[in-house]
Amino acid sequence: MPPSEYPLEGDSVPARHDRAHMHQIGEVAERVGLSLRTVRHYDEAGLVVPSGRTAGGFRLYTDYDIDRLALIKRVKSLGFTLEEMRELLGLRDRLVSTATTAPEYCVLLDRLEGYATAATERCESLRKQLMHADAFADTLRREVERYGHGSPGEP
Amino acid sequence: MPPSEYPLEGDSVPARHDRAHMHQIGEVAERVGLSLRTVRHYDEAGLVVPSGRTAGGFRLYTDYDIDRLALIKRVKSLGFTLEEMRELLGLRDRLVSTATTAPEYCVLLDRLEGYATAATERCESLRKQLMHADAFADTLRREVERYGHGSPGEP
DNA sequence: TTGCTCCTCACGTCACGTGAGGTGGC
DNA sequence: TTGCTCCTCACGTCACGTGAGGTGGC
Repeated sequence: MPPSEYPLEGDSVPARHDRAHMHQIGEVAERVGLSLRTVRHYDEAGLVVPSGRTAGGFRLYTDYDIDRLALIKRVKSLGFTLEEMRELLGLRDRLVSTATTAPEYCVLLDRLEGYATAATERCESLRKQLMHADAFADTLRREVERYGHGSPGEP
Repeated sequence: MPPSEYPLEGDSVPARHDRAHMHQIGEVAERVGLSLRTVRHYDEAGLVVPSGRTAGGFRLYTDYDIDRLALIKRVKSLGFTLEEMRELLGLRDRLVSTATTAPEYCVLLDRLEGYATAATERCESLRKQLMHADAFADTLRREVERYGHGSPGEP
């Protein structure tokens, strides 16, 4: 099937972003496991702006967009703000871009290193939190066990 | 030193809660590692209400209060709402109380079991999140390494 | 009396949730 | 034409942050 069989939606859908390979927000949200509101919010925040829109205004996401949303969902627990995530993803895009000049590259790399360090620290913090959470969950289960026998009205 | 040397603050400080063994919010926040605002917010939310107040209105926390705040801080990552944490801590208090009747006891135990299950599930969820976060942090460090050599302007 | 600590409003923020009312598209 | 999906306001919520202006207490 040649691409000519799939009419493009004018300027709103860039070349190579064939409508047949783009997805509406409902399907995207379902696949990634985020709410419709969250996906729209990430658009409003400039974090993941859909690569296209239909003539009627429906958001259209590419597989690349979906991968971004999935990545964000996976690392959300690191606690970066949406603004920080936006910068981080932007940095990585521009570092692989051939249009980046050498002095700019050094600045980008420096900022990326900052995020790498922060991410590592937050992982350690999360690990401690998880240890405490595990201990607490264990305590609760033991309490249920203990109180389950010998309740005040039981024989 | 007999207790009579430490005058009580009228009704605002219960018996056995000697002023000498109570702590102002600044010391409490510092020791537990929460902001002043957060400790006040937990008071407003009825989550940890200070056991006393000075005549001038200063909050006074017992060691028991501090332990509660510390517990809450440790398990905050489980993502329970303040209202849920309030109920959970209340349940545990009433289960050890001798004033609890048998039918009430069963209801409390049932709700505690619900929290134990929820806590366990959230731990598993947190564990998955941490695995993804670790992988992402690792990816970032590798990217810094890779891009650090062979930047466009380097020899 | 001087600091330092604490107090209560009260508005701001961040990441969404939740309708209300309306339209797109197979 | 009928549904189902999507749209944009716009206000609500949760857990605090952040001053403003005032007072307590050693």
